[in-house]
Amino acid sequence: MTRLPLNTRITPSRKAMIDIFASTDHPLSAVQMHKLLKRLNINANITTVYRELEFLLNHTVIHKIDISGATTYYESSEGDHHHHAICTSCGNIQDVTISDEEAFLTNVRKPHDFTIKRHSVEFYGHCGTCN
Amino acid sequence: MTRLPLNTRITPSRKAMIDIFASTDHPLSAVQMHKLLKRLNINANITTVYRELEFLLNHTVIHKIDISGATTYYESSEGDHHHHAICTSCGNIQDVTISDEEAFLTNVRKPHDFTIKRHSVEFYGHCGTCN
DNA sequence: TATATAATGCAAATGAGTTGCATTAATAAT
DNA sequence: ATTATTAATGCAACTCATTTGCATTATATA
Repeated sequence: MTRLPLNTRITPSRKAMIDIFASTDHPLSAVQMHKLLKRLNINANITTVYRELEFLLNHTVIHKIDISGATTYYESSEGDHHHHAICTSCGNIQDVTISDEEAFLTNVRKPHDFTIKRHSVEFYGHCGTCN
Repeated sequence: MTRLPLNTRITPSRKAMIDIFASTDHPLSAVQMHKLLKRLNINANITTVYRELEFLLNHTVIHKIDISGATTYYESSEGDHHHHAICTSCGNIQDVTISDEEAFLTNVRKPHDFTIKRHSVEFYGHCGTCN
C-alpha cells in the first residue's frame, strides 16, 4: 500500500474507509461510503467522509473516476489499470479493460506540446439486466 | 442540422445559442454561454440558458462532454468525432482524435451483455502554455 | 388581430462539496 | 499512567451548478 504520512492517526472511520476500498472492487461516492459506514455503526459526519476521501486521494490510496453527472466516484488504486462501463438505466458500474492499451495510446493525436498526465475512458449504455 | 420539433419557436436566445454552437469549435459551459449572450446584448436568464441547453441536447444539436469536475460542458454535434485534452492547470480544452478508433473499440473487453451507446475519452495534463 | 401555448424570468429549492471554528481524541512525550 | 500536542472531527453556514414551480411574456398560427 501507499505510504501515509508519519503523523497519520488511525481513526475508526479512516480504518473502515481504507478497508472498504481495499475490499470493494466497486467505485463509491461520498454518500454511498457514508451509508456503508453507518451500517458498520461508524457514525462519521459526511464532512469527515469528504475530508477523508480527499486525504486518501492525496496519498494515492484511491483515485477519482470521471462519470458523467454531478457525483464523484472513487475507487481503490490497487488493482490493474481499467476503465468503466456505466449503465445509464440503473447506474451500475462495471470494469472494462482494453487489450493492447499502449497501441491505443500511440494512436492518440494529442495537441502539440500537451503533456498527458492521465486519461479517462468510460463507456455508457445498458447492462445485461437493463437490456 | 438536426430537425427541431415543428412547434419550436425561434427566440433571440435560441437563435444566438444555435449560432454560437455552430460557429465555435470549443466546448462551453452554461455560465460561459450566458456571458457570451450578454456580450451580444441578449440578456437571457441563466435558467433560460440551462433550459435551452437541455432542449438542444434533447434534439441532438449539441452533446455533453464529460470533464472531471462540477461543471458540464457542451459542444456542437456537428464536426468529426473527437475527444478532448483538458489542461488541469488553466482549464483549456483542445480536441483530440484517435487514428483507427474502430480498432481501439474492438480491443475493448466490454462486460458480458453490455450494450455500448456512447463512450467518453478524455486526457488530462498540461497544455503548451502551462508546460 | 386574437388565440394557444412555447419560452421566459424570478425566486426558491436541491444536491454535491467546501470552509471556519470550536471541540474531541489519537499518539508522542514525560 | 498522565499530560501535551495537534490531527481529526462535528456542526453550521456557505458556495456553486443546476433544477423546479409558477406567474408572465411573446412567437407563431388561426
